[in-house]
Amino acid sequence: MGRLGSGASGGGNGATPRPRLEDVAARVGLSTASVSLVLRGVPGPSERTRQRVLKAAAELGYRPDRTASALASRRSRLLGVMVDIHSPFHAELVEHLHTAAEEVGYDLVLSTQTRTRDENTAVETLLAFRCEALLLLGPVAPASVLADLDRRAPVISVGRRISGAELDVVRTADDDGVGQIVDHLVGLGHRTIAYVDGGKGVIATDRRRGYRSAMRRHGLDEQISVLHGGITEEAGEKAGRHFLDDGNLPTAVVAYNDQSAIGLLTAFRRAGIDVPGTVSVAGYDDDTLSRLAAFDLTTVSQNAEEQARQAVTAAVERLDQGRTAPREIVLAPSLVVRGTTAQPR
Amino acid sequence: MGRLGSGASGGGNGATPRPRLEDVAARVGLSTASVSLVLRGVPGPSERTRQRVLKAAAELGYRPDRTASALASRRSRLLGVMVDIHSPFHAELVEHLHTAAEEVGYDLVLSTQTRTRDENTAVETLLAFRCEALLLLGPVAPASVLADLDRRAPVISVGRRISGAELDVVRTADDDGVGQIVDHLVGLGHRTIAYVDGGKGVIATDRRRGYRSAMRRHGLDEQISVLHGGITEEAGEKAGRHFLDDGNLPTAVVAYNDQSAIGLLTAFRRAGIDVPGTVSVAGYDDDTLSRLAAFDLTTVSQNAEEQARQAVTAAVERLDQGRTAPREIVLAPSLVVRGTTAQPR
DNA sequence: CTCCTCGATTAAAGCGCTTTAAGTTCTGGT
DNA sequence: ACCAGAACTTAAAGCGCTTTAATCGAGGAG
Repeated sequence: MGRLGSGASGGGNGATPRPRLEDVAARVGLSTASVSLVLRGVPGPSERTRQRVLKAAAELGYRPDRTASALASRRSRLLGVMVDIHSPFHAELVEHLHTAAEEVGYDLVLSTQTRTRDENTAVETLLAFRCEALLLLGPVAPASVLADLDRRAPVISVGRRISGAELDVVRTADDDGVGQIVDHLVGLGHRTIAYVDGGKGVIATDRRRGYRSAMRRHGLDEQISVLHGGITEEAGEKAGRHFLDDGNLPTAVVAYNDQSAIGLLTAFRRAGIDVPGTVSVAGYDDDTLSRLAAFDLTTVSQNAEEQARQAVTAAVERLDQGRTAPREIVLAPSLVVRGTTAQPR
Repeated sequence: MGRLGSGASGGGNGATPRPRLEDVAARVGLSTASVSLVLRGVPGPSERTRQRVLKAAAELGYRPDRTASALASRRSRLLGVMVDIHSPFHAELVEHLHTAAEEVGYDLVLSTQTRTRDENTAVETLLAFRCEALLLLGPVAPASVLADLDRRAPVISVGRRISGAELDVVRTADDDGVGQIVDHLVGLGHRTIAYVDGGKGVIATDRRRGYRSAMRRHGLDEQISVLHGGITEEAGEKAGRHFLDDGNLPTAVVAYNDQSAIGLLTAFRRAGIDVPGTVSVAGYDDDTLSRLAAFDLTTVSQNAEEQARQAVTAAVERLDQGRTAPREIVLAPSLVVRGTTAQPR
């Protein structure tokens, strides 16, 4: 019956315990079962009952307790999202994931992966919350680990290709994206187009391949030039200095990502080289950085909104529609032309 | 007794239901009570029991169900954090909040506030998860709303001063921070130091005040000059153009935040004005942006780590140590001198 | 009138855990 | 041998909700 006074709950002062289903049931003289039905919008209760319950709930300021209902229904209606909280692109994805999830009646639990918190803990946290599916943004764990995980809960890898995918993948076609940049540059009249690499990850491999095949497609096999680089601004800067030391600057440079491209820009500007007058520069990701007026970088957008939407859809298909076969959804990235690319010379 | 086959849980294929406390209890021939005791590290069980339980739990891959234990113990041990997922500074705070919370046995639930998701929904989400306290990073809601909220669960406002604070506040002294910048510039020999304002928020007011009083402190009352500005790069750029049109450039400009400062830099560089040769520029926040080699901006750091630690401590004091009187913790920000400030001329 | 049907409502059995009061068993002292 | 008390262990009652099977009336048909 009655409940104890306070407890750890409540704020500054004499906290009133939060109202329970039972309290609103008592207020309208119905059973908790009926109230539950009404509050969840399940058909059954009469219109009159419905109105009275809604009124009472509002008056009491009743808020359902997610933990209790998750326990009882064996459904948490929670999607776990692992994000790198420092990534602007992930931030954008999360924003769209929120709205997409809401539309299908799910809520998000975010678990961040940082320098001090690895993917594994992040994922275990999500599972402890009983998330029904895991949306991993740019996971780095080996495919086999992800496959194991998928046995515990459906896993959707967002933004990273998984080779012999045993699980769902939503990503953009990185090779195509770089191809679009090359096309754009060739269209402007460039022929000596160099590429600053991004290392040995799956994504880096795809982008490099995209560069190579696009060059070949344009009959520029001879001009293919891949420089060692990395994913950071420093890496780009270093690559930029390398070009300068070498003396023979290409007319255009494509970088693995925006950060690297910005490093390039910095190096070039510092050396008094005009961009895009003397050399055109392009990045990848359409990072918030690239939009800054100081950079105004030509880049490729990964279309966060569509990826988010597809990821949620994939999760729902597995959760509510019984899909079991893995699916790979590859979206087309889109070129964003800004001020760092122009006709050569 | 036995449980049903699958359900919505489980990944790709024939999902095994996750083991429960009862399963590990059965495996070692003990009661769930004992197992619970062991797993939570509560003193009581014998060493032998302890070992056997731990072994069995490991073998079964048992993971406690947070929702169930929260329900039973009436304690979720969850701190709700409202963040603006697009803010690099919040990202840093979250990173440190994670480690600080972990040390005291709490876990974090993040709820993001975005263009499409307001503070209110973010907070309601946190409450629905039964978070025991709310850490609001830079809340914008009026003080009265926050005070009401504090009645539902202890609220800690991080980074924003609340006037007649009825609730806990952890922040840095913004006026002092700007004061440090002015001191630094005056120390370099500057006298005409202008300030580009950040609008009408509480923080903007504090920083502007910090500028004014620091100038007075140095006997530079006559030189005080506050330009209309804003919190974005564009606002800074606009302010920069304003200086240029006016013709009489100060030898140093202090901006409300890094974004605005970067706008200034862009405007100046575009006009061929050397920074810091002709004019020194300083920002505020020690944003990731300011660290880019392309900007290398002198700024003020808000010391995310210490703020995070204090915020968690404040929450724990209210939750576990019964503190009820509000507390305001004001930390000193620290100057970060980089390459955009130098001696005048 | 009685028997059914059908819509509205509810009693009751959990969900997976915590917690407290109540046992047990096992000392060691006398 | 007996008993107090320490040291463990556990039965059982929930936590706040969902869900299923059952109950209860009110008509309508026969």
